[in-house]
Amino acid sequence: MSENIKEPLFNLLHSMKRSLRQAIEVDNLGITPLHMRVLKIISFYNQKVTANDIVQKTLIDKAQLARLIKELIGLGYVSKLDNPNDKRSYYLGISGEGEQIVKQLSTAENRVNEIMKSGLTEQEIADFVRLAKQMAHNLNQHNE
Amino acid sequence: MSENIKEPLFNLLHSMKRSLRQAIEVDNLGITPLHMRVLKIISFYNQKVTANDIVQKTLIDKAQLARLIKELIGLGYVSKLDNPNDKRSYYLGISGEGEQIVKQLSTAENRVNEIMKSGLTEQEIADFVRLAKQMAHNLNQHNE
DNA sequence: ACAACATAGTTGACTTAGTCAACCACAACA
DNA sequence: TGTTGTGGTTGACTAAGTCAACTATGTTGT
Repeated sequence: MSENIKEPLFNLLHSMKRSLRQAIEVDNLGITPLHMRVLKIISFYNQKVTANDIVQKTLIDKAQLARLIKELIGLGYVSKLDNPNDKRSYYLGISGEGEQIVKQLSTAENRVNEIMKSGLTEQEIADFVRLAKQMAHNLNQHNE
Repeated sequence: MSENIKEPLFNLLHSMKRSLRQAIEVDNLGITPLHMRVLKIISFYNQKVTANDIVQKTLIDKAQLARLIKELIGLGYVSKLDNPNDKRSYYLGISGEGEQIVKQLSTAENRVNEIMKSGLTEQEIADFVRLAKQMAHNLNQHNE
């Protein structure tokens, strides 16, 4: 019988989310792990990423993302910039305050990352990530 | 810089949950993936598992689990049996109908499982699962 | 040029998942 | 026997995810 991958994966994600939430929450201002996830992407592709790009990357529902972005704008971490190529769309930029949050919370996230990786080799981590990507790809392929 | 494990893992779980939901939902009667997860455990340890055992295994919050079980009982898939050793507690048993659901939905889950694993070797799967368990363990250790 | 269709983003309404605190009944034990 | 601990339940809540309908703009084919 084929090994069941789901259960350990559910467990891992559960633990990871909890640790992340704790790590983030300490400092805390109205930011959830999901906000952080989006904020990091915006920070990385500063002013060169649209809401739809983020939907493609993350598979977050576009409705949900619209609200997340609205909240991040409300908090002053993110702003919209006109997209001259498409008036329906806009680029997302991060503010100085937003950058600060990302920096601050990235160190918290990295602590969690390190804890998670303890006892594993770099090669194992790399393989793990590769397999995770492959499996996600398999599932997504199959879903259209 | 250390590789970020979170993003591919979030993606994978997201895709997996969506596929699972689709697979389960086709047949469908008031069952969510989480119900299924619990139901499978009860089926496996039939009449030898308590609510608290499941909490230990899955890290599902005990409040949430109490409600899940209540729902499964309401659907007639699960029943409580007195625990002679501890009157606060009870063993969980699965009904014939419950078994049927588990069988039926297991085949759907296995389809998802196979899609996810396509292109990977058994060895890779085994390693992946081992690493996932190790990482969850690392995080949980650290959290008390 | 313009109708038909597609896409980016928004809003509403909803379900599922996860969390925390308070509580009850019973257990364990000093 | 009283204090403290544990299994389970309920209330009240937040976070995450989903689906459908809609607006405004873009794209394509004729």
